[in-house]
Amino acid sequence: MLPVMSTEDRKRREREAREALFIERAHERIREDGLLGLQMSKLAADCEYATGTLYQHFESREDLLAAVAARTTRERAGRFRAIPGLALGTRSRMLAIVLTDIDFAANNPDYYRLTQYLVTEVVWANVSAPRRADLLEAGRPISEAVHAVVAEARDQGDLPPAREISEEEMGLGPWALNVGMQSLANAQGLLDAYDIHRPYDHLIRHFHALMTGWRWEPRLDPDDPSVVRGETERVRAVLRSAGIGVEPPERGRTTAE
Amino acid sequence: MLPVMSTEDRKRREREAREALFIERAHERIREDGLLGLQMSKLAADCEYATGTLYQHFESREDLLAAVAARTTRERAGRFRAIPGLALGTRSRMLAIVLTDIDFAANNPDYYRLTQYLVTEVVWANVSAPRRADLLEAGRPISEAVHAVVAEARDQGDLPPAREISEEEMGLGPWALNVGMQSLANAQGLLDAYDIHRPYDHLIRHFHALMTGWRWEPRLDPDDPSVVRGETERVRAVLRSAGIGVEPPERGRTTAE
DNA sequence: TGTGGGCTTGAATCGGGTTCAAAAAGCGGA
DNA sequence: TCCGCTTTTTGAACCCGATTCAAGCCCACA
Repeated sequence: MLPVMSTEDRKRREREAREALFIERAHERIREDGLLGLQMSKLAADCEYATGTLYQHFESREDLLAAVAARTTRERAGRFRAIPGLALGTRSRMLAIVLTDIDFAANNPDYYRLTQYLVTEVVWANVSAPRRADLLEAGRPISEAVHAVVAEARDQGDLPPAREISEEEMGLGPWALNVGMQSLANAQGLLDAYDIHRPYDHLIRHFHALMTGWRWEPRLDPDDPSVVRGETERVRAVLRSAGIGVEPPERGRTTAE
Repeated sequence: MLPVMSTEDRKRREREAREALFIERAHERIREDGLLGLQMSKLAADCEYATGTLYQHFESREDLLAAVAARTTRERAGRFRAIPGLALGTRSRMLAIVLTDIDFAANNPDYYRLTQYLVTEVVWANVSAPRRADLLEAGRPISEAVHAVVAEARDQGDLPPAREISEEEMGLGPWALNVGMQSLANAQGLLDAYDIHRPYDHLIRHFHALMTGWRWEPRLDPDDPSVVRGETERVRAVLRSAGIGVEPPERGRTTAE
């Protein structure tokens, strides 16, 4: 309606579209050829722009990587939004959060590697401040889901009232357990060296031990395989029917377009 | 005694000494200027050798980094050797393992960053096979200590007999928890964004929850701050008197010389 | 249709890891 | 001690890819 502004407006839209294109293509490249396969000039050429144009959007290669990670983090975080509302006990919903993350990581190995690489001090240092903030922001829905579930568990008496520990700090346990297990599982040859297999099964069992240790009801024996397996299946079924779950080992597509 | 061999022998010794020199200086460089501060040609010049000579020892920069990590890992792993023999209950000895690791990481932040960077797929791919094996091997005493403590706990009835979980798999829980918390604690600005502070205190509490969840006696309420603090202090005191401990928050020196 | 400022371009620059031909050093035998 | 031969060392040159920036282009506005 305002012709004066519209041109400037269109420019911004075009600029955003171009940025999205760069991010999308960069992600493809990484998926196909790995992190090393991503080269700034090649990427620019792929998108039919000059190298310099790419640098209009991203201060550095690392900055671009952070943008890719933020995009995928937003997608990942979205999956957690519906979890607090699921028809499950609070403890099972907490498990649902863990399972959702496991499944996402399993289906997006490149995303996992990317974030691991990004938070490396050397790399992180080259990410611009707005990009960092953006990436942190993108993960917020996850912590909100955790917060909601923990708070409700306390309200309902499933979890003893806090003495000194906030909701976030409570969620920190499973979070660290998850992150750590991902790290170990992905370090080539590490767990093999100790003859440990199926790390995610162990993650689930240790998760139950952790929750039981905090007296989150209904307590469940982490060393009773059939109970653990049954609970996992039950929660996975609910996730699937809510459209959050993942078809078992079929590689879920990610292309947003 | 065999003059024929002695020359060859001396050569090997000299070569090893030179390698040690490279590793030592590389570590200094990293400590002082960070990972980026380590440049192959500068390092060689520092040691008064040509760049090419450095490449006689290390296939690549990454290979050198792995060697540095292996050296420090050996030092770190050494600290765990005496833990199974401490005059403490099995559960407290398990805590001793966790505390020892926390303290080591706190005193060697560069070591933590280095390993985090190393296991990154991109980097790990450029580490030679023998070097990888060496690094894995260097950590073995740690898993041996864990194995010993878990096995004894089962023998003594502190921990219920295993149904389906090996000693290593039991240790995997605290291990992953540790690794994960280190990651989170070191990701610049991450925990701050969620208003979480003193991550290592939380690590200790979640560790207790985890152990209690596995019914490792004596069970201990992770949300009773004074009990947790007391236990931590008690175990730290034993560690200190065994010469393993670390003077509280005074930055312990690491320079081996 | 003219023009000025902002955008795009891509060749040049830069930085560091890695290589390798030449030089030096070490070796055993004469 | 000297001599060929082998092994090791040397460091300048090479390579690769991220980043820069001077030159030219384009478009809005007059």
